[in-house]
Amino acid sequence: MSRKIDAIDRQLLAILQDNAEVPLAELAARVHLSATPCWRRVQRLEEEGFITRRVALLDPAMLNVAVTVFVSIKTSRHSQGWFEQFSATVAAIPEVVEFYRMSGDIDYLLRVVVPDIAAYDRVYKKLIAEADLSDISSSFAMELIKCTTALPLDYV
Amino acid sequence: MSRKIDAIDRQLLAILQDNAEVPLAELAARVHLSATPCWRRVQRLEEEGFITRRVALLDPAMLNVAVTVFVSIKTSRHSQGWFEQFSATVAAIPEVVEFYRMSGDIDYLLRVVVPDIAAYDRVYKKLIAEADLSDISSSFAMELIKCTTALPLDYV
DNA sequence: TTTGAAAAGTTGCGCCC
DNA sequence: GGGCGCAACTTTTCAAA
Repeated sequence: MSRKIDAIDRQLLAILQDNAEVPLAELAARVHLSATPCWRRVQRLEEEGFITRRVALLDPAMLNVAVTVFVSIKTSRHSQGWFEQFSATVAAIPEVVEFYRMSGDIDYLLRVVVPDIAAYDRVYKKLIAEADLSDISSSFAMELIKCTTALPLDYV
Repeated sequence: MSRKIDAIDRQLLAILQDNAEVPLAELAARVHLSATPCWRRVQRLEEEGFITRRVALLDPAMLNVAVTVFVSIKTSRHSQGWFEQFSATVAAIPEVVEFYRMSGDIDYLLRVVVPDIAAYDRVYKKLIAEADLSDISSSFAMELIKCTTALPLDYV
């Protein structure tokens, strides 16, 4: 199970999930520690799996993928083999950035990023070609109000 | 407008959005360049806004927020003032990690991360308290199949 | 055991070609 | 685009608490 984390660890996680570029010396100063103990805490947070990786975030508009579409899928197939095949092929599509198996009346929910409606239609056709889906419905996002990789730290 | 990017820039973006920790020397080797021109390209990709930031990604399970809920909201209020007030308060909730204004029959879509159903209910109550919403419906994710911060680079 | 200072080793950055 | 050197940073060691 998830080990006990104190207030300083939580501060370190908050800083690093906002900006992984802050130098160790500044990180240490911000949590009122000197370099060594601060470095060891960060090291431990990585070893224990709280920090999984450090990545560069890119600008969707600059990469020409400013349009996000949510795709709700219902299927009639529910075997394990079908699911594994379906998940693998859909997860391999680079435009699919999120992919969930859902409860309730829709079976799967995807978030897809594309440049425009025409490009979305090509992804859509790929989806219906890959697997026999009983129903698929697309909702377009008009405006991105918030999208963060920063998780809430209040529950740990 | 988005400037012209060549194959090497695309490779650099692909590597860095997967792992921002690769040292410059290795990065240069992977794209068959020496350190200096490689460093200049990365610098330029940052200046021009392709790379927006570098962050640490944390493990949702370790942070006790393994449950993700999609919240579909319909409202009867559509004035600019109401929207600004509503967006600001909802975006300020740390459990809300994504927040879109949608086309079609639902007005807003949120992705919320919480430890369990009880915690979700507290977020739900906060949402309905903040703003008069004509309809709100919650769908729980049973399984996360894919969730990546890596955007497709084929359209740039 | 945990801490901080300071040494040792990497890496990033800028000048030059 | 590449070579080299200085500066900055990370990581280890070590003595003290």
